[in-house]
Amino acid sequence: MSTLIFDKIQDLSLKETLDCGQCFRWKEREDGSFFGVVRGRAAAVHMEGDRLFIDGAKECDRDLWADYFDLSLDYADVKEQLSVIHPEMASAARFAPGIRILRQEPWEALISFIISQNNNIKRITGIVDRLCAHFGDPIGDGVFAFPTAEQLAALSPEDLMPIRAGFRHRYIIDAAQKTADGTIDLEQIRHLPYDAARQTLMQITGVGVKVADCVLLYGLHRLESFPLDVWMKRATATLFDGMDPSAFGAYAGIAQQYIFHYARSHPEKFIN
DNA sequence: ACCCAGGAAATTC
DNA sequence: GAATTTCATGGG
Repeated sequence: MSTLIFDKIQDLSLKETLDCGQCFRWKEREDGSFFGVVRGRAAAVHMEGDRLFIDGAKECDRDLWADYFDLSLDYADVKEQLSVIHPEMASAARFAPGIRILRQEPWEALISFIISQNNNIKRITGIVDRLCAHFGDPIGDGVFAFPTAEQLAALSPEDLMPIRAGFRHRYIIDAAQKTADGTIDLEQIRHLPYDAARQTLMQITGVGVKVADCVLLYGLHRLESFPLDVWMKRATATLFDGMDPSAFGAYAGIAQQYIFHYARSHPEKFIN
């Protein structure tokens, strides 16, 4: 297996991007690299200066990895645009300037954020790990792909007991069945107007406004999405009192990720 | 023992 | 219809 290299990479920190609560399948290793699985392909990633290394990836997947890390978007420009909107937004971006919004697989984002509800990131990661290990295809060296909708649709909520996701088991199975039988077509949702896309996702039991917004942002790269979880509600109340989230415009989702990570990293600022 | 976690469904008022 | 309660699980 070979190593893919991308040169002249700006505005990317792997730690900030892979450990800021937008994805749940990357593990930091002793040497500072990250190991993960994307679209059934395992790889270890690290940076040396402005060069990004994807170890274990094939040359034919170069576009796939460039797409995953959203390398075609100029984040310096995005940060400039967002920072003039509000000074606290500028501070949040300076705190973690290497955050990017990954282009995750929509189906994986859907299940991951169904699991995320009323949960914490550490436990979400554990549940996703067990979901893959129990029901995903083995892809070598004890590593597993994310299970497909068809694979999960064949199961019942009781079959998910080993992943210990509690009341979310039936939500996962409902999402799998509706995706597998075509009731929900994530690639079709990608092209719908925002509110229609959100309403369509909310046909799944266990998908409300916030989970739908996360699927749209992290799985379908709708950068105008602005998921409001408990942290973002605290942060917007404290930092942007009375401000309409839509003021962040077309890149509101990127603003949201800077602010979310900033708030979670400074909890003392947001506890009343 | 209690409270909370990247919420949403079910129930009650 | 709007406000409240319940839903599993694990860590602080």
